[in-house]
Amino acid sequence: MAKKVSLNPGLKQLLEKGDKLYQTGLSVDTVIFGFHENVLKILVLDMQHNNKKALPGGFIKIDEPVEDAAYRVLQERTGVSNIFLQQFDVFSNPTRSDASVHQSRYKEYGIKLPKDHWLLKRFITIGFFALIDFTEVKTKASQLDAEYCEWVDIHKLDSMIMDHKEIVFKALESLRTQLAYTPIGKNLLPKKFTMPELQKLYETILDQKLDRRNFQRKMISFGILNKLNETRKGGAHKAPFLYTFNDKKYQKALKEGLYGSW
Amino acid sequence: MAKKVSLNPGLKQLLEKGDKLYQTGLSVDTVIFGFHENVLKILVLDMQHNNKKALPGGFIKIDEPVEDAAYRVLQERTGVSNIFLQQFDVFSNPTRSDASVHQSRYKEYGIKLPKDHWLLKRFITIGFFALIDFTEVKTKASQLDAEYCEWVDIHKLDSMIMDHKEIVFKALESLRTQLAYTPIGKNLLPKKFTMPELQKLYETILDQKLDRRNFQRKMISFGILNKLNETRKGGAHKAPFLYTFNDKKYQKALKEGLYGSW
DNA sequence: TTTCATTGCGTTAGTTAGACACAATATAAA
DNA sequence: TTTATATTGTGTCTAACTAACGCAATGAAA
Repeated sequence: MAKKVSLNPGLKQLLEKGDKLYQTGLSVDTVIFGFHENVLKILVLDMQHNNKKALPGGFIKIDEPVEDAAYRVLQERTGVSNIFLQQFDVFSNPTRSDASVHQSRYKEYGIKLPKDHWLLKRFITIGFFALIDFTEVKTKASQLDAEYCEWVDIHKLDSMIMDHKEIVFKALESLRTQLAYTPIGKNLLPKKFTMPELQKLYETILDQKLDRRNFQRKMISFGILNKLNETRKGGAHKAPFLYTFNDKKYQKALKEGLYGSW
Repeated sequence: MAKKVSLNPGLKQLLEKGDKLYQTGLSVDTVIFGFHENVLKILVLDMQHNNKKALPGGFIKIDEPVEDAAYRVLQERTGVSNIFLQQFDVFSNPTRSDASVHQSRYKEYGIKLPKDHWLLKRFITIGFFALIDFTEVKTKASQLDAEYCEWVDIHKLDSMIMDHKEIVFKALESLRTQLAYTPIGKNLLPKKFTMPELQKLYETILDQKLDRRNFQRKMISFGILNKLNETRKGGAHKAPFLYTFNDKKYQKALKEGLYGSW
């Protein structure tokens, strides 16, 4: 039934010595947000062995800060550095772990993990969300598991393993309540972007329509945008102007909080 | 030098079997906010053996959700149930642990922990903050360590162990940015309170003076307060009216966020 | 050349924020 | 008992802002 694929050295080491190399019972999972074609997406692992999706995650080295572990995961999956990353919650339901996820994964290598294997113990996972410029990401197969990540519309998610769907929606909720303090524009959009794009991003995260003209006025009043002398042609209609962020002012404004009544 | 105090059974078990009973390398620390005499305070442990303060913290049982562990700590230290509790960050600097804290603590029992003792390993701690009605708390000595908690003005904190001071200020920052979504009034004030008290609470957390009259108008416009037909006499001046929260409306308003430009 | 959805810029009415005035009141001081 | 004082309750006014909408310009498609 299960064809035996050879186990790569990294995976082998993980299975055999993982409990010596990593903090036991602890993991990180990352909800990586991207924005493309006016849709909010997240980067998920497409698990070939059970046809389900999983959040990119990993373990924490014995002497590593948790943030670094999350960062490693991000780098490995996206190839991008300098990513906005934020811890938002901890998921620790004692029954959240699911041995079958691991077992079915290693079955294709002809391996059955013993019942007391460290991977099958209870895991508490620390949730991070990341904001990343979609256009900079080159997804590639992981060196470890040869699995690919793909972007999925956050509203078209289904069949995720364990509690990963809950983690995603907690991340989104967290992003929403911290919107005034989070550089979503800077990190989710390409360097140059149009006002309609920025607006759509806010609308998507807030799940709420905003008035085009009032939005523009408000954004400009924050004093964080540079209007360029270029337009984005190619769309089917009037070409909108391009903008960039004035990084210094943006950072400063975020400290105080970009409040607003939306 | 160190007088030998007898080790109570709970502590003995913790030392000897802690690594079997609890998740290893993981702890929770709680920043318990209270508000009294117009000052924002936190509840800290007064460590007799080194004259420093520590956040109330604890370990996570093998099969326990992390929130439950934090809740246990709260209950033990305050005797109050039904406390607002929120995870806000994770502290995982590999060098944050400090063996001397434990060693000096057990020295008074005449115990020296071996170098590879589980308590001396690296710990990652999950930070929670709690909001509690000062008037309901009866601090008492812990059954385990016989140490007392005490309320300390958050602006007069010093000499805390390890990174606990950093944890406190991260908690405060977190509280601030989530103010619009956090029931600070309901949880930090007694059932009946005056408008000046509520205002002072916001001023303290925001570290900012607010106009008395505008604050009142705004609070009332949220529609979350019930004005009572009583006043708080005893103060040296005109007696202010008492209010209670309209719980239903408050909860609803918090979901949307009590936004404001302060 | 015309059509049309979209963008840029503008207007207006209603609301809110921010600053301040003044009377009422509970205790302390005289 | 009277007066003083700090504080609270209520109200006013202006500037600023929000929400809703108008209209001309534009760029691709028909």
